[in-house]
Amino acid sequence: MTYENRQNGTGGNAAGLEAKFDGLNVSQNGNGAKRSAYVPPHLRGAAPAFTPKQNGAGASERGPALPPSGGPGGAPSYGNAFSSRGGGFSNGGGLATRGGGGGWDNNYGGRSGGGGGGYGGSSAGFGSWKDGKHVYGAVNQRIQKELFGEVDDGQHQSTGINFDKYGDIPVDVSGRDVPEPVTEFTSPPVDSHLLENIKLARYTTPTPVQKYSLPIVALGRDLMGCAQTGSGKTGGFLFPILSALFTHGPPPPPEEMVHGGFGRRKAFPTTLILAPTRELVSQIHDEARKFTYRSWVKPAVVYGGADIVGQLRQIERGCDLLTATPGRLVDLIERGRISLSNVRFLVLDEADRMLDMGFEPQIRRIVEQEDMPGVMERQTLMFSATFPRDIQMLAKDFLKEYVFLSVGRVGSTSENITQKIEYVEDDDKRSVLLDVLASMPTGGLTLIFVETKRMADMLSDFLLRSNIGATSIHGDRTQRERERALELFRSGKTPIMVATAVAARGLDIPNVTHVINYDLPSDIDDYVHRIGRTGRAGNVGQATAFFNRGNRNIVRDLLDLLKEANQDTPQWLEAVARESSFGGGGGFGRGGRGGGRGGSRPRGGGSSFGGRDARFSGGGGGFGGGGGAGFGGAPRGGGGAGGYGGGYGGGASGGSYGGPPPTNGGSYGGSGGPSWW
DNA sequence: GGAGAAA
Repeated sequence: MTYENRQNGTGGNAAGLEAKFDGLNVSQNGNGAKRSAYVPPHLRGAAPAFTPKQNGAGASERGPALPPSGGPGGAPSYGNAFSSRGGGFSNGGGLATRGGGGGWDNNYGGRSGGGGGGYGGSSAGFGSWKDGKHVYGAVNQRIQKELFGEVDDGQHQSTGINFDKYGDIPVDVSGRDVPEPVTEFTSPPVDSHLLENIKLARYTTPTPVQKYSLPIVALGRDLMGCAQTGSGKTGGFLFPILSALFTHGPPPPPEEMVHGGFGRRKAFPTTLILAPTRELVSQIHDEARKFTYRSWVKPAVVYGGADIVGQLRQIERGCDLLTATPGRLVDLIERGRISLSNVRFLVLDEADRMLDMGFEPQIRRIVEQEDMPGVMERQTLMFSATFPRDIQMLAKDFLKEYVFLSVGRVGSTSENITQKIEYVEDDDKRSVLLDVLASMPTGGLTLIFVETKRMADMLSDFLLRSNIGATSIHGDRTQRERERALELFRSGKTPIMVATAVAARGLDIPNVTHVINYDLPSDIDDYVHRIGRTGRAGNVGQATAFFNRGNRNIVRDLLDLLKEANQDTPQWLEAVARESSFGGGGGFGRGGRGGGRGGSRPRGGGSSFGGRDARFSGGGGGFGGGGGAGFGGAPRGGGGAGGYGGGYGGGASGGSYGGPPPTNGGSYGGSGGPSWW
């Protein structure tokens, strides 16, 4: 099967974004007042559905429909006690032909998609799982256009991933019985309906991370992946997960879901994706919407700073694949509106940040203290562009024996991004910034990173006073302001954005040609993430950093990084490094956690991509002083090879995975595939 | 000490 000869990243729905970020919508409550209400991005674009009339329909929808999406309404027997469920309305334009006749089928998990669907009663292109089969929803041109943009509008070519270069990308994979990568999107192993959505999104060839993750996840394995934004990382976890869900249907419902009683409106997602910022969560959800189109899997998203009532309504309509920030998720769990007991796939995006000091307790709570199935009963996937080894050690708590995958972006960072370090005293930064901005060719977007929210405000004010169109994004701005800023920037209306670390990770903004580290971060990994906002595949990027003595803590790591990436290293920087190494060793990473990391940790031996598998990459000085103490005595297997206990017992059900066994699949665990279908 | 994430 050949697709269009082009690969498109997330640019595909630019038009949709445009509309979405208008921000203000007429009140969606339909209860009279035309006051404008905040509408989070994922709920926008559906505005036309919100005429009062349809809102009424929506209400009646909930009447007979019972809790959507596998809600607790299930009868003890899965007969078709609720065959009326789901079929209740049909204003979805041509959707009347299906969506009806919901009800549970003999197979656990049978469910109708009809009751959920989109806003205001439109079935919004969802399908259902019925009688053990995947019933696709009808084509919905409006939704399709919103999700995938106009076909062949010629707008999105340049922002896509340059798949001609895939062959050049270094890939490092380790672990026991790693399956062979796939080479193209074909069914099998990719579910045929997913294939259609992939085609609609104009993805032609799997990126390296996708080539590997597809068979790895299909085999039931856990995965730790190092991959940059722009490497197809989101597809790297969405594709194999959705492929499995589409093919096998919903997993057997947990006890509470079946017998939980009627009045409760609790969602039981099968897939949970966690990410550290609201914007990133929103971005992932946008992708999830594309690839779940017309399927039984209903994506939902929750994050703070936005109206929780709307989010509650949304998850009531269906919540199979949930993307969330930790805080809001915990809130919803506490309110009894979300249960994790049905989770089969857990994804931590930007995993090193999620397991960093600030987030780790929340993650641990969500994964270990709530009702999520244990590590052996779920599949856990972690991704990040950087994966320091102390975090890898910590991550093992959440993974069963995993495959480690490290992939560069298309065209390695070193080729694409020109990094320049300038010595600038704090007092001179503003004027130097103006010089730098003036010297850059126009047309691209410039992202300026600062360390504090206050500085972000001050600097963007300064730029505006200097008649330079700039906006800013940081955590003290309202969610609406943040989204507005991002859209102004993304669309090029404001080609300069001043940002704190909130924008450092994961955001996929095409056409960022220049990243300026006005303030350098104290952690080299943050630097890597920041400059990763530019130089997307095929495009060159420029990264400029202002360095002064206040940044001595990062100098050693910075020099190592520059050398690895074949960048010029200024003499004065070497001098600063020598000078500060006198003082008793380079900076330290995060302290606190046992051992921390050594001052200059090895960065993957000459290659500039990702990281190395801490299970195999031997000592190398990375584990700071404490040696064994670093692991707190937990039997997690030390730096040496093969430390893990080996006892992975997945896949007891054997043949449940319909696809062909990957080449060496049989050797793994005695069978392929997860055991829970 | 800062940033992020729930009010």
